[in-house]
Amino acid sequence: MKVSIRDLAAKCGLSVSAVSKALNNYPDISEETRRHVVKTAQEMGYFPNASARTLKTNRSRNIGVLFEPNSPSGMTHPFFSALLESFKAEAENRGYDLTFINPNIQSGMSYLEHCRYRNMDGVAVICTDLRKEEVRTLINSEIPTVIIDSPVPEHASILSENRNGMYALTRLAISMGHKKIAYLHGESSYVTDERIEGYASALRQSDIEIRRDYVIASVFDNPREAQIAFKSAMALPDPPTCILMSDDTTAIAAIQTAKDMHLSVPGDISIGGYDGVRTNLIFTPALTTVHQDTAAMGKTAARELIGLIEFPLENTPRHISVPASLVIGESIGKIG
Amino acid sequence: MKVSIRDLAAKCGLSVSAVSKALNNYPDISEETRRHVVKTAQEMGYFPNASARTLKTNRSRNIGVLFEPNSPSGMTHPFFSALLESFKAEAENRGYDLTFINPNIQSGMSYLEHCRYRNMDGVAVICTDLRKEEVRTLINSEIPTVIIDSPVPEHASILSENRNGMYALTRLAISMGHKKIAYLHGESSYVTDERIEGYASALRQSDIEIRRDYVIASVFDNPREAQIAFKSAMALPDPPTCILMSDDTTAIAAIQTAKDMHLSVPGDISIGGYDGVRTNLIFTPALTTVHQDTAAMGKTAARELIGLIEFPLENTPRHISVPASLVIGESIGKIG
DNA sequence: ACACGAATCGAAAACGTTTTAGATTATGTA
DNA sequence: TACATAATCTAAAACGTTTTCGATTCGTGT
Repeated sequence: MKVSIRDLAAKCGLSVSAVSKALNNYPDISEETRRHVVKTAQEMGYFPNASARTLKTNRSRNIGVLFEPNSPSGMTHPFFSALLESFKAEAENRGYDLTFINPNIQSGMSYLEHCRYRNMDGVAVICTDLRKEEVRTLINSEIPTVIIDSPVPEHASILSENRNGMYALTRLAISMGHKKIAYLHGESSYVTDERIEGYASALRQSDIEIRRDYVIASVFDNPREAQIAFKSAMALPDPPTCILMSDDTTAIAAIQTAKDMHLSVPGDISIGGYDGVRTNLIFTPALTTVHQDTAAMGKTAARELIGLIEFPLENTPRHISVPASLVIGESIGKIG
Repeated sequence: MKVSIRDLAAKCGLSVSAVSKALNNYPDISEETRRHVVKTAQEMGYFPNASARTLKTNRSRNIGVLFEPNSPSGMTHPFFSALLESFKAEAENRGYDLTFINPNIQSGMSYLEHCRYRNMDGVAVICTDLRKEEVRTLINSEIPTVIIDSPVPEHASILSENRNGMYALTRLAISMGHKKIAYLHGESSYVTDERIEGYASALRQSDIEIRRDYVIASVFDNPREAQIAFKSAMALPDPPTCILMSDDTTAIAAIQTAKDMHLSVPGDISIGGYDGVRTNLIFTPALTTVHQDTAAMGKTAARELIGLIEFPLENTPRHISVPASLVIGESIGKIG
């Protein structure tokens, strides 16, 4: 049933080593026999055994992905699942497989142990709490790593330009005449900090006061919480005319809530989102948001990691920023 | 750095085979030495090498997942990513890892070859076109398989009760007084057929005519297409009073579109969805839909597959149906 | 005729396990 | 005491590769 390199060698009338070399393009095999070997390999349906190869070479062509969304939406989170998808596509194009590496309860292996157990060539940290000790020891191990959406010194990181993205969105609001712009940002994190900075710098640039009551701690990806925060923002003594939400999910929730309150969007209140992944979910008004280029992020993440794996000497871990782009819909409108 | 079983054996003053047996609970090792071995293994941070073990035993404790959503939303599709997540959780609890098995362009391996290459113990087909020849040869191979959301004779299949689910939803509409109920169903498939049957049988039961112009071919998960279909349904000479959409994504689109047309939901038109995965996305009106129990589906799928892997003789492939449940929101209202 | 380098191939060890068969020691039994 | 039996361990082969090193052949120039 399963044809090994021995069978193939026998069929070809060659030694096992010659066949191996032929398949791996060693220079000391004649073109003629190489072609013959490749052809009969095809005919016999031969494929090398990954385990045997890994055992011998210490290379598995396997990438571990640490994907542990802290949000309750887990893998269904549009942004992270989109990231995973593009990462996967590029890795597969380059001949690598992806396997999840997660806390294996019953075996009691740590992340790092799990990676060593499976001889992972590298790991991608896509959505995980980097403060966890277990994650840090993995990152600081001998295994090449790429971290997505969070910068870690001395490590390869792929970042979305959150500062610029948020800056652009805020500037758009300002250009529409808004001066009272609130930001209902997500949980404290590097990403959140960057976005707040972008928001603040846009305001500063236009000499608009940055009001403490307009920068409101809210959450990512939680419509119910967003609804509460939105209402409380609208209940301020001096309510904003434009509210930028933490992401598209909460922005959609905010729009719905506004309609509940018989407020027109953007007539009475302008609303902005962030992510732009499944932005087609909403029509009226079309959501004005910032598109994070998950396709580019996942792809370059895979490239960086594979570069680190295959040419560790030429490549050195670096940080790469991927531009975000403004998506101009109708949910932020002119004022006055 | 990496400690092998040899190192461990040396440390314990035992032979390699004794240590192996001790760790694998062979009966011909004394309790005393077993404890000693386990303890020093712990101390030395020993973990077996998966490749070596797989090479010897032909068991990889690795499950391949075929996840190839035909919809453009791909991995971000809420229903399928939710399925994947619960499947993954259960598999990991049972000590199995998940690796994606997809068309590896550059290596030119088929699905089956890919599985053999990596010595997959089994594979889960989560969201794939089962008509493809490549998929069928994989399913019909010697590798244990579980198929989710599609029944395949002689194979383990995990199904959501689409007939009952759609039946319950339609009955709900009828109980609210609706007689003109349209179904804008998704692309032709087993799932779609089942749902149409559920829809039809509910109507039949109440002696309501099944009108051809009310059963409209539409699509899954595509708001734009849904919008078009919804409008054409409303433009019928005798428009329905209740429209059941193919899923929640399209239902949300329909609600938005209705509002665009200055129709109140459910005042002027009732709208129903299907899936109930990220149903919290919409507030006004709360979506009436059918919840597919992705948690249960993924979990039992993993259990079935692992049962087939570990006890092939005791277990035989079977079909398991997971109940769906009605989620009563406000988008389907009383009529008259 | 000889030597010699280049070209092409093969033998064998090694990777880290598991497992069969056999060896050794201890334990009871007649 | 001697012998079967049980308990515990070891030696070695095997899984399917890769890779080092050495062997063989072949043409070529002297």
